[in-house]
Amino acid sequence: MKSHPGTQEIEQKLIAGLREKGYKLTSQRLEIIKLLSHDRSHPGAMDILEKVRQKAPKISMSTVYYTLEMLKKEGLIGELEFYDKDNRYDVNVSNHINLICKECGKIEDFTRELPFSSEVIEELTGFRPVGIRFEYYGYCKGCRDKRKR
Amino acid sequence: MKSHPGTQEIEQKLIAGLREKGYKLTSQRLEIIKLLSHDRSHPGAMDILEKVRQKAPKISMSTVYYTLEMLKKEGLIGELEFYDKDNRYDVNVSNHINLICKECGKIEDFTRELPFSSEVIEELTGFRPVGIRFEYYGYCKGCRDKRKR
DNA sequence: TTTCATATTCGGAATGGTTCCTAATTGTTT
DNA sequence: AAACAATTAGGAACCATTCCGAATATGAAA
Repeated sequence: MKSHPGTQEIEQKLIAGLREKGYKLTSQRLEIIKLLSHDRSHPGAMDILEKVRQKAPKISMSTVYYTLEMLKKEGLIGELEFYDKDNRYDVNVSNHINLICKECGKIEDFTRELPFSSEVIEELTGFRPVGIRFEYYGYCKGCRDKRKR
Repeated sequence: MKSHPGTQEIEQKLIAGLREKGYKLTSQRLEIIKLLSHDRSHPGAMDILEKVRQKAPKISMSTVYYTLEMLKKEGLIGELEFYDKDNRYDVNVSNHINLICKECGKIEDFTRELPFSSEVIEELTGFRPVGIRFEYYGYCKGCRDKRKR
């Protein structure tokens, strides 16, 4: 597992954000937050359930979804939605581009200045953006290397 | 319904592309192609079914999906996939940005030069893109005007 | 500490767009 | 006209997510 900078900070940010809004910090929520802060592979709900069960064996899928929904609603995590595979969750809530491998499903962040600001879009089209979704679909280095062998 | 340029050309392109690959041009397929060429609102499968049934009353949902899958596979149409609403289809297969209204569901095309070419992405990350999905979510002019009233 | 109100959790049923399956039909070739 | 393959129709199956009702745990107040 690649280690990311600021794992600890993100964990604290999520906990603080949750308390700030008056939510209770239950053991289930704490484990989910710890996992999300630490595991930056954009896990799905089932991934999260399985990994959190190693710490909290009795947690249910309903709770995972309920908690993710809450964190999402409060803007503390982002959700990437797919119709043909399970949704994926990410503590990186900044506007960024996702690189999605069509072979292994891995999602990498590609953080760069984005081309068209909301203001520019609205000026040109009359459409007022409030959120974005920028993705490249393709093949990650790992999968391409495997194929070459 | 806004009229788009090249409706006729697109219709011919789809028909030709289909024949080229050895597919049969059945009455069902012709009606679906005519609808997609003419109706550039990014209709979903159910929209297409209902509208095409005005011309071909006995067409089934299976046929609609089968035909869309074929056109998609041959690169003649694009598909926008959503987990929480029905997928949408588009004869505009160029790389472009979609502006998606969160209120009425309307999808507008915003065709501009995109920021990062596949080559640049690969150079910077090792990830090789083969497709993109760029979307802004927000509120279209129509819906914002309605609200103001 | 005990009580209380309610937020949270849990298990399972329901949902719904899409996919899958099978049989009937159509079109094409010999 | 017969044989073959592609296409179509209808409906069942799929499955991640949402929804529901009942049980439980939490933090605040007494």
